[in-house]
This record gives sequence, C-alpha cells and structure tokens, in this order.
Amino acid sequence: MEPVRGSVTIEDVARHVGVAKGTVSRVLNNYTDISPKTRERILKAVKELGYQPSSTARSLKRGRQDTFGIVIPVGHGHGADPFLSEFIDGIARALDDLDQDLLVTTAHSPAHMLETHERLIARRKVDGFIVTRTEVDDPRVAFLVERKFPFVAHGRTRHPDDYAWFDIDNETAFVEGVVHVHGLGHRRIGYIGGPHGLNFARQRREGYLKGLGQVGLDADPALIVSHALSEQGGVEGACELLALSEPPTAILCATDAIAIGAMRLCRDKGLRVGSDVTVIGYDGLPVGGYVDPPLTTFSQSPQAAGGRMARMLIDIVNGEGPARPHDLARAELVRRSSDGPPAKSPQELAQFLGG
Amino acid sequence: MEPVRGSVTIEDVARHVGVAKGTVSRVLNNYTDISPKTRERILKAVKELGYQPSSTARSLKRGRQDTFGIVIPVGHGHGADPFLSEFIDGIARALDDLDQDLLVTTAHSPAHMLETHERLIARRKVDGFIVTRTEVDDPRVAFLVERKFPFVAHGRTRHPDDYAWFDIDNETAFVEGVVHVHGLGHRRIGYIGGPHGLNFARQRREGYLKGLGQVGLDADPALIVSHALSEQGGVEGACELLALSEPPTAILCATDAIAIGAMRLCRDKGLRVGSDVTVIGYDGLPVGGYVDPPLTTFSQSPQAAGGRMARMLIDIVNGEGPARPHDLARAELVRRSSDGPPAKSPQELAQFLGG
DNA sequence: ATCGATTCCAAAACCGGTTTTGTTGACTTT
DNA sequence: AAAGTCAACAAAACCGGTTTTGGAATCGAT
Repeated sequence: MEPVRGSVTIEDVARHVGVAKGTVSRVLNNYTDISPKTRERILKAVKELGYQPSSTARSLKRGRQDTFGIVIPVGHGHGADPFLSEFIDGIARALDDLDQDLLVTTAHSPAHMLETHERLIARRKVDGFIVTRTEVDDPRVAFLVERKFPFVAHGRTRHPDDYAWFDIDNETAFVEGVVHVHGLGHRRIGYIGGPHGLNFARQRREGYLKGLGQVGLDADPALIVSHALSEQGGVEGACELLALSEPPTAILCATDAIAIGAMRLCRDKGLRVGSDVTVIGYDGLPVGGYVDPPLTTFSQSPQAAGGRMARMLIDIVNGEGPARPHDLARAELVRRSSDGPPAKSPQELAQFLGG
Repeated sequence: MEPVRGSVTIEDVARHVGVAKGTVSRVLNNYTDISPKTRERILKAVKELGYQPSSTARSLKRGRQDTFGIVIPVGHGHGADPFLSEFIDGIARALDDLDQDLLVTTAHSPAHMLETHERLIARRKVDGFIVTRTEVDDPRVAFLVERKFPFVAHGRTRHPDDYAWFDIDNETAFVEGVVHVHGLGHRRIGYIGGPHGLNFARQRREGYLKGLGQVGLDADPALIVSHALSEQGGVEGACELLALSEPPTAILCATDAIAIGAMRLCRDKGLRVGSDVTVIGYDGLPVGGYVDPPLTTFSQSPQAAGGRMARMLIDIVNGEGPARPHDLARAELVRRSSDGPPAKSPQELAQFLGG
C-alpha cells in the first residue's frame, strides 16, 4: 500500500545538477553564498523538472504551516451564516496574496469549539486563528491568550488589551443612526437589541443611548427591548414596541436579521415601512437588498474585514509590527428604502394600530 | 528567531516511559506486538503528558495530509455564493467526524483556479479535492483526471464516466416542475435557462422539454430563452417572454437568481406573482424565502450534498468502495407562494400587458 | 541440551525539506 | 613561504513522526 510519491524532490534536483541538496535549498531560499553560475544551473533544473517543495517537509523543520485556521459555529439545522461566508471569502482572498492557506472547521457547541482549537494547535496544523463573533467573555479568546497562540479576534471582549482585534465601531454607527433618523424628523426612536452577553450588542445599545443624548432626546426604557438575534426576535421586538401607547416611529435594530423580522411585523400590521415607520438594520447582508422595501442598514463589508484581519494575523506571526494590533473600522450607512420622514405621529400610529 | 517548539513529542513520551519511540508509535497505531503491560504504561504517559502527534511529521512519512481542498471561485465585486457557504458548511461538518480538515482557497479566474489546484497538489497540502459547479467541459476535471488526483465533482461533465461525481437529478426536477404547473392548470409554460456551456443548465432544459412531452404539450421555441445566471438575466428573460403575443402563465427558471429577477420584472409590470403568473426557481437559496412572494423552488440541500461528497472522497482516498462512485440525488419541490393556478389566460395576460 | 519459533521491543532508516558544521581551494597578508 | 581569510559548496544533523530490521529472552519441541 505504498503511498503515491510521484513528485520530484529536492534530492532529484540536486542529483540532476550534481550538487548537494542543501545547496539547492539555499538557492531556493535566497542565500547569498552560492555562486551565480551554480545558482543559474540549479534554477534551470528546478524549472525543467517542475520542482515544488513539499510544504509538509518544510513545515516539519521550520515549525510553520503557512496555514491559518477558522472555526465556524454551526447550529442545529439553521443554515450557514451569510456574513461568515463573505468573511471567509475576504480572508481567503487576502491569504492568496500572502501564500498562506485557510483551514476551515466547524463546531457545533462552545465546548466542541474549544476542543477544535486545541486539536489544531496540538496537531500543529495552523499558525494562527481568526476568531469570529467574539463574545464579552469569550472562552476561545481566553484560551488562546493563555496558550499564547497567535490570533486576531473579530470584535472586542471585556479585556480588549490582551490580544489583537479588528472591530467595527458599533457605538459610533448607532450614534450616527440616531442622528440620522432624528434628522429625518423622528422623535420617538426605539431600539431592538440582542442578548447582553454579546459584546457588539452592548456597544450598539451604548451608541443608541449616546446618540439620543447627542440630539437632546431622553432615553425611554420602554423603547429599549432585547430579543434573540434572529428574525423571530425582530418580530417579537417590534410587536412589543408597537404595543406601546406612544409607539416609536423609527426602530433601530442591532442586526439585519432582527430588522427583517421587525419589518415583516410592521407590514403585517398594515404599516408602510419607510414612511409610517422607519426600520434600520446593521450588517449589510445581501438579503437586505431583496426584502420589501430594501433595508437601510449599516454595512461593514465582511470581505474587507476578513482581508484586514488576515493581514494583521500574518504580521503577528511574522513578528512584524505591534504584538497586539487593534483596528477599529467604521460602518457605513447604506441607504435603501426602509427609512424616511415619519408619515404619522406616534399618536396617530397608536390610533391606527388600535383601530 | 527559534520557532516555538513547546509541544511534547513522541520522544518525550518514550523517554518518560523508558522505551523506544518506535514502540510508542506502535501502541498509538494499534499494532498488536506490544505487551499489554507496556501498552498500558505508554497510554498512561500519553495521557499524563497530553501528547498529540504532530500531523506534519506524520504526514511527511505517511504521505497523507488528512486534509481536503476546495477552491471557490470569487468574482470581481459580487459577493460570495450563498450556495457555497452552506455547501462548505456541510463538507466541514462531515469531515469533522472523519478527522479530516478542509482547506479553502479562492480563485479569481479559470486560469488561477487551475494554478491553485496545481499548487496544492505539488506542495502536497491536500489528499483530494471537492470540485464545485462543474461545467460541461471543465478544465479542472480534465486536469485532475489526467493527474489521477483524487476528487469528487459536484455535477457531471461531458465525460461523466472518467471520475467520481455527485449530482442532482436536474432533468427529473424539471420534468416534475412542468408536471406540477400543468397540474395547476397552466398550458403556456415558459423556460428561462442559462448559458449552454453549463452542464446543469442543459440538463434542466432537457427536463423541461421532456416534461412538456409527458403532459402532452408541444414545445414552443419562443417560450425557451437563455440568459445570464443572474437576477439581471432573469429580468431580461421575463421581459422577452412577456412580450410574446401569447405569453406564458408559468415560468420555470434554471436558478433562483434568475427567478428572483423574473419575479421582479413581473411585479414591475403590475402582475401578481403566484396567481397572474407562476414563477418557479431552482436552488433553494435562503434568500428565496425573503422575496415577495416567497419563491417556490427546487431545493437540493447544500449541506447534505457537501456531506455526501466528503464521504465519497474519503472512500476514494482510502481505496474503499468503487474507484469512481456516482451519486444522483433528487431535488425536492419547496412550495412557497410564487406558484398557483393561473388567474388569467395567456390572451388576457397579453391584453393586460399591452394596455 | 540444542534448535526453531514466538513474543516483545530497541535501534536505525526513512520521509523531504532546512540549517549547521566542515572542507577545500584560491586569495591575501606579513 | 607559512598563516589567515574568504568564497562556495559538501556533508551531516535535525524536525517528529512511521516503518523496517534485528536481536534478546522465553518457550516448546526434539
């Protein structure tokens, strides 16, 4: 059961030229102590024989895999996260330029997730990780920090100084969101957030509150609700907000999924989204362009984020630049059609819904 | 610049127990020529020291990487293919059980794609490939067949006997599609297809034609149009079909993207999709559930496909089962709301559109 | 008591690279 | 002319596993 070993090795090249294999290696790695003549002959032979070094052998000696890992969470049943696929796309593209590869693994539970990281480290399959969807107390981050294993996290945790991260300025985005709808004429502005455990959810809520302060509006606790980060959560959140005696005319949602659910409920109640009520999401998911009306949202270009993080990670692994780089990117408001000046006052809205 | 070599090696374990490292290896690989006593001691030490073999070293000797590769096409600008992300999800899940990993790479052109496959083979980073979105004359398939490198293709090419594939029975699905809308009462049934170069597009058209024969309808060449596999293509296709003097009341589309474009055009023309005109897609993309009305489509569960292909590939690499397994899965009609009995006859439709 | 067969394991070879160490001849230097 | 330098490469060690080879101890058979 001999494994297929058809490929040409460095030994073949060396024999073909009549030098030691170490010499071939030195040429290929741009050492300077080889005469130009020999160098040429070796390079020629390499091309002729179509030699490519075995990354396995090279890894063994150098202790580097030229591979990064990403572990994506997969739920029971519910499909792949559309954000992640574009994110991975961005990482892979950037890595292609850097001659690195990306190992993608799935995990179905937090424990399994940790286990997978551990396995990939122990088996030495990757040089670093890209950690997605960071939580406030993220066990993966804690684990990797403790093991001193290179990684870049997408999002900050409770202790953001301990490691490298790339994040979106969630807070500023929601400040802008509030200012934007305030500018459109809205005065009752609601917020549907997610579980407080998630860091970005907390930051977005902070931004919402800060924005209110900035435009001189008081925060009404009744206008702030928290639900699951899903369409269903959006439905429930909107339902709760619209049941108020003085309902909001604009609803800021922590994610696009929530916003889509909220929009659906509004429509079901007979409201025209974009005039009767403004709904704004966050994520910039492509699906937001397909819903009716197309969703106005904050976009953070998953591809760009992935690419940036890949480059940060390689710098870390190479020991270039700061050991724990931080990068805060700005989300951009993508105006589609789910926002607009309020067509009804909160009172009229309540009356309409009541009748 | 010494690379981090903190991890415990097989040598450490051997020294700790007082045996040769070969002996440790034999225990770990379940050889039978080690006494139970020694075996126990070694296993205990392995657990104590938390030893995990280096996959790199193991790969070097065994010539296997326990890694499969997938190269995904990325276009200029347009985002990641939502089908692919779920597909990858399915593969990664299946591989997790099989103790394999998945290397994901991107390619921005057919040439780059070939080059990437070649690089991964030459560098010996993967044991096999999963090839997505096969074309009728697919250079990747030709290349891999010629190199005799293990792979499983998603879809058949012109020479389907030369290699292993997993495919959806496109033809049968479209036969069913025609039978379905015929059962709803439609008699003018149109078809918007894609470029003939794509194998699945051809098969779907065949199925459409066969379905017409089955229900006793004549094929009208005017009802068959080909456009790009995109929303824009769908818009153009529907535009062409609705301009006919006797337009179709049902439109079968080769992909969901096309169907979504077609639906949009119908709505823009004032038609109610699901009653005035029936539109059916193919792919089962999640986005189909968000459009208005939700799209009726044929679904092929990307996850299931990915999982199945991963298992096929590992059998091939292990030399188990047939050398070139084939698997044909059935697509399922997911009825949402874009189909229904025709509310208007073709004549009424033409009149409505003309007026 | 001797021999062959087993059992169990040590020692060494090997995978294909990279890196360290050693060697040779040419070229300076005093 | 002897000693020291340097350029240019060969040879060997090494990375951490797996596999082959070989040998000592035990055992049963003759």
